[in-house]
Amino acid sequence: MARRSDHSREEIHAMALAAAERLVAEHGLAGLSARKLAAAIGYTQGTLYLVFRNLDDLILQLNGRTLDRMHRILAERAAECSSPEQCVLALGQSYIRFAESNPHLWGALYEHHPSPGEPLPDWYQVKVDRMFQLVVQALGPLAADLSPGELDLAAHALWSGVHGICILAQSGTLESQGELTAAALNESLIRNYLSGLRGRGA
Amino acid sequence: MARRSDHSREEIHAMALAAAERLVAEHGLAGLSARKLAAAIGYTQGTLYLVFRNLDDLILQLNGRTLDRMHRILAERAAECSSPEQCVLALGQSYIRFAESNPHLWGALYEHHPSPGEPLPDWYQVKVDRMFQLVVQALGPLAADLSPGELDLAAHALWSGVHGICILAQSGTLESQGELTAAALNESLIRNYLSGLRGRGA
DNA sequence: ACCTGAACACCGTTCAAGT
DNA sequence: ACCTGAACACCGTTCAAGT
Repeated sequence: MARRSDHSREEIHAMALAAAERLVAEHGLAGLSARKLAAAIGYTQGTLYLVFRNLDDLILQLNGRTLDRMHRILAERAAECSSPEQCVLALGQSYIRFAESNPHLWGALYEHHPSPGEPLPDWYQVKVDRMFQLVVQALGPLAADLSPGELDLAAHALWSGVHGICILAQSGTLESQGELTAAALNESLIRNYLSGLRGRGA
Repeated sequence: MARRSDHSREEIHAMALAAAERLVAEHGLAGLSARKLAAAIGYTQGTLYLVFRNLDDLILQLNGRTLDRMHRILAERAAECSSPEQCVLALGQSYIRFAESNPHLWGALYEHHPSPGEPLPDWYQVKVDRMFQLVVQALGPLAADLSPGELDLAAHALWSGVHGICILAQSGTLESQGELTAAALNESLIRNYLSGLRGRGA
């Protein structure tokens, strides 16, 4: 058993998040418990409560890390494209690829419902908004044709659509339905939506 | 305490599902436990295991009921419309309205992940497919222009999009963003997607 | 035959007690 | 000062024992 100042508070914090990431990546949120996590870093459950407010707090910080990783990957991808359509397609495919490669970490993002009705903390909301901003920026070249409100609406409609596709794919409903891959749905959704947006009246 | 054959197996089954529906509707899946549910119908926890395989089985049957109710509501709505666009819009709005009116029962549909990797039972998959078929049928008048595969792709793309919008709305991300209501996102998604679908080349 | 409820192996969280 | 680990109030699930 680790004792005394073998590790600083910051070190324990970092060790716990890293171990939680491993546990969740492998077994999902259901595989995470205070006792198991504490054992994984050589401490007992009580120690976690000196560093995190509770398990919800810990999971929220884990999800914050996941959003950071996703944002980094998607931002790189979005920098390499030309047209709005290519950009949004690339963002969608990257999001789908991330969800498929890290099913449990991605799942934890939306399986974890914090306190009932309580709003998400600001620092977390900032990370979520930052993801949406990638889509808004990708649609930027359409800014001349669209009001800021329309741009925001389009970004939210498209992004929740991509999110829905990931959920459908993860639920296994698509499996064994040859043509209906997440990638194909993503392409259909984005191509047709943007085509409709370009061709709209008014 | 209820004893002997106060109730038949079928009666206990029905009482348990009805009580579970009340508990989940009010407190969410987290508010459901074998002990609480048994107490609500005047039995002890062991009795539930004479009627259900386990809690997962019970929740799956509860979700089956919810899908039945949703299907009935959406099917009625879909019968009253004319064009594919009007039909899909009506289905989307009805789905959103159901999710907003029954947040916890709707949430239980996708919060409940059964055994890891195990497929959903056939009788449940049938209920899910039936929902998708409503969208396919609504898109029916486009059948002349689309191959069966394209029709299926469009139905899945649209329906996962609507589902994603509901999730975004329920997560509270949209709140206090005046213009960005679930209804507005639904309309934008469907109108533009179908417009793109009609105007496509090839 | 039907149902109970103690028992087992787990939870999250707290906090007096030890080093 | 830092960390432990027993304690409390919960879980899901089983099954010998009672009526």
